[in-house]
Order: sequence, then structure tokens, then C-alpha cells
Amino acid sequence: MGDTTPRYTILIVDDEVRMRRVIADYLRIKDFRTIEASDGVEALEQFHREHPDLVLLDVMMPRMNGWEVCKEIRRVSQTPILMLTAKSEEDDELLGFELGADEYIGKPFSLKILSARIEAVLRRHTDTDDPALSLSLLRVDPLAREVYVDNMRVELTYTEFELLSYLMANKGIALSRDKILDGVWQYDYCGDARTVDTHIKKLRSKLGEAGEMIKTIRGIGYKFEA
Amino acid sequence: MGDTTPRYTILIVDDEVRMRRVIADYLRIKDFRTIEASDGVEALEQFHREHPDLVLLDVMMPRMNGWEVCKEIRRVSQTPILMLTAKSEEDDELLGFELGADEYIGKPFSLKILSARIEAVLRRHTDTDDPALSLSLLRVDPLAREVYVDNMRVELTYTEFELLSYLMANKGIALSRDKILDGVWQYDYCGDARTVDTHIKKLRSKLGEAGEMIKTIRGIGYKFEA
DNA sequence: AGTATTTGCCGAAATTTTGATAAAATGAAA
DNA sequence: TTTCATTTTATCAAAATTTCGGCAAATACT
Repeated sequence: MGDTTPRYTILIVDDEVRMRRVIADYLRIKDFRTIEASDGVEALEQFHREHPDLVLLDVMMPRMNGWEVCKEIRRVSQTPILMLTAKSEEDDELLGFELGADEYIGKPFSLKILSARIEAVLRRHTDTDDPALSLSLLRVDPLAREVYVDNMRVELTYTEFELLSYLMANKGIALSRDKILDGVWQYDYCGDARTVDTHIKKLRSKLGEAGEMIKTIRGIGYKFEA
Repeated sequence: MGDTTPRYTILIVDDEVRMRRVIADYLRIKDFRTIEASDGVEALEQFHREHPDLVLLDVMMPRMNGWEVCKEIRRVSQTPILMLTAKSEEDDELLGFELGADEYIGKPFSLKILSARIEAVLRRHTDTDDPALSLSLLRVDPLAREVYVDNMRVELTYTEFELLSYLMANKGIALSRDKILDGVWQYDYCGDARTVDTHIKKLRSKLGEAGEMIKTIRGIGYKFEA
């Protein structure tokens, strides 16, 4: 099984080296490529550099805990997230789902079960989403505030960047101009709705072919679609 | 061959004296200058004192292991790193590359192969990278609190040094003025955000061409980029 | 006194917004 | 189906605003 190309890349985030090692070794046998991060900040860096297909996220971590990382990833990506936690309390689980985690596993867990869940989540995801498209054509790095289209750097202004982030965070949802104004421009900014149009236009032109991911919903507003 | 000036300085980091000696002897024949360190902490000290052209790094070491040293060096420098390890496991290699190592050699190795790899890495580095720019342009020695631009010492004030360190520690991340104020001036110092601008300006002018590594992110703040 | 740091102000440049106009889509009527 | 009127969106350019960098004065620190 070792000579095939890994099907998916999995980012393992845990502050304990031994835990990471155990999981990584097992997943590699199962033909996954693994990358690791030992805390939240590093996790986000790795995430943006490697664009893993799934993130295994420990909750208890220094610097930035799992919930925060989860939230931050969800701001720009639909990448499946599987949360790991020592306490298997119900409200933790609830919080996890609220923040956008796809699965939730309480420690201790068997590696067999872990990999089964991973398979399930990935299957669920690849059925619906198109991984090749959103992954390679348009890439947004919120930490560096950089945007790449087809691996080429695109310079966006402050508002353009915020607007794109907002649209992507609400991928697949038709947003009215008012909602967009509320979301991107702070607290009930009283501006013309045409302002949104203008920025959408600039975004589309700067994003080139990726600009077509911003759809016009007539009578409503706009929608981002992968 | 002994009368020529050594082309490059190589820092050999290994806790075994005999191993260091064997490698050093051979590399000296190959016309390299060698310096040595027996553990991670010493390695960092030597690194900052001597600014070697390449680091040979053993993974298994007391006090601070090779991965940590590698990571620490990468925080402030692009100097080529060649990792040495006894276990020739795949994941070690992966981790090494993730952390920024340039090459990876499993023990035991032949000295011939080792020096060939060293030559290759050095050649690669001086070819592809703009050596005058990324490699030796800006060097920060946090222990000595010294900064070198193009190998010329630059005197920075306390705040300037802190600011530069903070920016470099968060390389590639767009930082708001508030974040910078928090990070450099600690404990929610309530100062004008323009203060940051002024210090950035001074830093840029003192750093000369290296000052261009400090990018302005309009509407946000600043970002350090190698 | 002599640095180092902070603050205020101004002009240049970049960005955002506005307003006017053209283009496109929609739906109803011919 | 075609035409026409209406509504909605796209485009463009100019005005208004914001932001940043530089300068210099004021303040703090040694």
C-alpha cells in the first residue's frame, strides 16, 4: 500500500508529539499524507500553505485553542474538520458543531474508529463539493491577507479583501446588498447599495476567471459559488 | 588544497564528539571552514555568532533537539540546513522539510555523499535565491541584540529592535497597528497608532534596502516578508 | 545635555463613494 | 414570438474621503 500516491492530505493538530506521531503513523498506513502542527497558530499556517483535505484538531492547545482554529478556518474554507477532545461532554460537542466542525471524537479513541470517521467525512464531502476547483483556482490567505488566482498573486484593497472573505465565508448563500453592507462595512453603515455593485465589479475584474464564482442573483444581490 | 581560503563556513551540530570530528576533518579537506556545537542551545549561539553558510544538524540531541533548532533558525534566517538522523523514517523526513530543512540524510552515511549533498545545497542556494537579497541581506541576532544589513552592523534603538523582532517573528502575517502596539509595547499601551508609523519609517530608513521587506498593508498595518 | 520616543500636522497618493449613463434581464402585451 | 416598458445591474468617471509617509516640535528618559 506504500507505493500508491496518497489520496488525501490530513493536517494533524495536537500539542503532543507522541499523539501526532501515533495518528500520523496509522494514517500513513491507510494511505493518507499527513502534515502536523503543534499549536493553533502553526495549524493555520500549515492550513494555508498546504490546503489539506481534512483537519484533525485537538481542542486543548497552547496559543490558540481548537475552537478558535476551527472558527478561523471556517471563515474561508469548507475543509472538513474533525475535532478531538479529552472531555466528552455534550456541550463541547455542541459548540464544535456550531463552529462548523464536521465530526467530533472524544479521547481516548481507537485508531480504527478515527480512520473510519475520516473516511466517512471525506466521502460525504467529495460527493458534494468539487475539490479541484475551489482549491487551486482561488486561494485566500487571511493571515497574510493575500489572494491567489491560479497561483498568481492578486492585489486587493482592504474593502475588496473583506468583501471576498465575506462572500466566501457564506459560500452558496444568496446575499442581499444590505446583508453584504452589514457584513463587510461595519455597524449599520448607511451607504448606497450601488457601492456594493462597484466593489463586486472591481473584485470580478481583479479575480479574472475566478471572478465568475461571484454570481449575480437578480432581484437579491450576489452569491459566491465554487 | 590547504592554502586556499575556505569557501564556506559550516556549522556541525552533534552531541557526539567523534562524529563531529570525523565530519569536520573530512569537510576541511574539502576546503570548508568548520565550527562545531554539541547541543541545540550551543548551536543557536554559534549560529548567531558566526553566521555559517550551512548548518549540519543532528536530530537527536540533549537540551534542544534538531527539529527545534531548525525551526528556531528558520525564524530569522534562510541559511541552508541539512538534517542528520539515525532513524531513516519517512515521517521524520517529512517533518524536517516542513520545518524548513533543505536536505535530509539518514545515518549511517558516507562522507563522500555528505559532502556531495552539501555542495548541491550550497549551489542550489546561491543559484536560485538572490544571495545578496534573502540570504545575507538582513540578519538579526536576538542574543546579542545586533542587526546586520549586508553584513554591515546597523544600530537600532530598543523599540526599533523590538519592533523588527516582532515583525520578523510574525513573518508573512499582516499585522494591525493595534496588534503591533500590543506585541511590542505590551500591556495595552494606549498610544496613538501613528507611533507605529514613525518607528516603521525609522526602521526602514536604518535598514536601507532591507527595509523593503517591511510591507505596508493599506487599511491594516504592516507585514514582514522575506 | 543628548537620545529616544511620542504626538500633531500636512500633502500626496490610494481608496471609496457617489452620481450619471449604458446595458441587460424580466415580464406583460401585441 | 416579438416588441416594448420597466426594473435591475454594469460600467465609468469624477468627487470625497481615508490612509500613509515625512517633517518637526514636544515630551520622556538617562
